[in-house]
Amino acid sequence: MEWTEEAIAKLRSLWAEGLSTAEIGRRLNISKNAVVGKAHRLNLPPRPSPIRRHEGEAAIARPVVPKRVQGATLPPLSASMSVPMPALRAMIPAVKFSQRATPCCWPIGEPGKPSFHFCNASAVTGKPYCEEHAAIAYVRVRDRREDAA
DNA sequence: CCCTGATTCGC
DNA sequence: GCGAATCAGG
Repeated sequence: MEWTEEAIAKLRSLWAEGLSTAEIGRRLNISKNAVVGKAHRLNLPPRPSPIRRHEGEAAIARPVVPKRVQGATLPPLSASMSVPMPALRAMIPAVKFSQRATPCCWPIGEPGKPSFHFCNASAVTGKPYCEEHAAIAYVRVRDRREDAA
């Protein structure tokens, strides 16, 4: 890419208009890397980017407390699931539970996804799930020693 | 997996 | 100086 004054002027203009680097690249028929690279070299005002490299350094005193159960692996939520997941309950720091009306911790959605959440309906006392989910949580998987294929 | 911007590094 | 590769967050 030959960075003529004109090309640089366009870059500056488009950059100032708030176009994304990729978009500027498209308009100038160059790659977004070329755009961001040049912009960087021109000391153009950086655009909002949450990215920060060098996470290993500086030993930032970040507790990094998991929001909820980030990264927790869950067994398939099939009807054959016979083991409850009380561990999940323990992973919810914000929710304190005395004895009553424990929110059902039946997982809904995929862990890690923003949409992931818990059922949170009133759980059966002594159980981590509400009536509805306890019913399917404690289904005994049929003994398949004999009749399994 | 798509988007984003930033930095690195061989050229 | 350039920008693809790579990184990193949304």
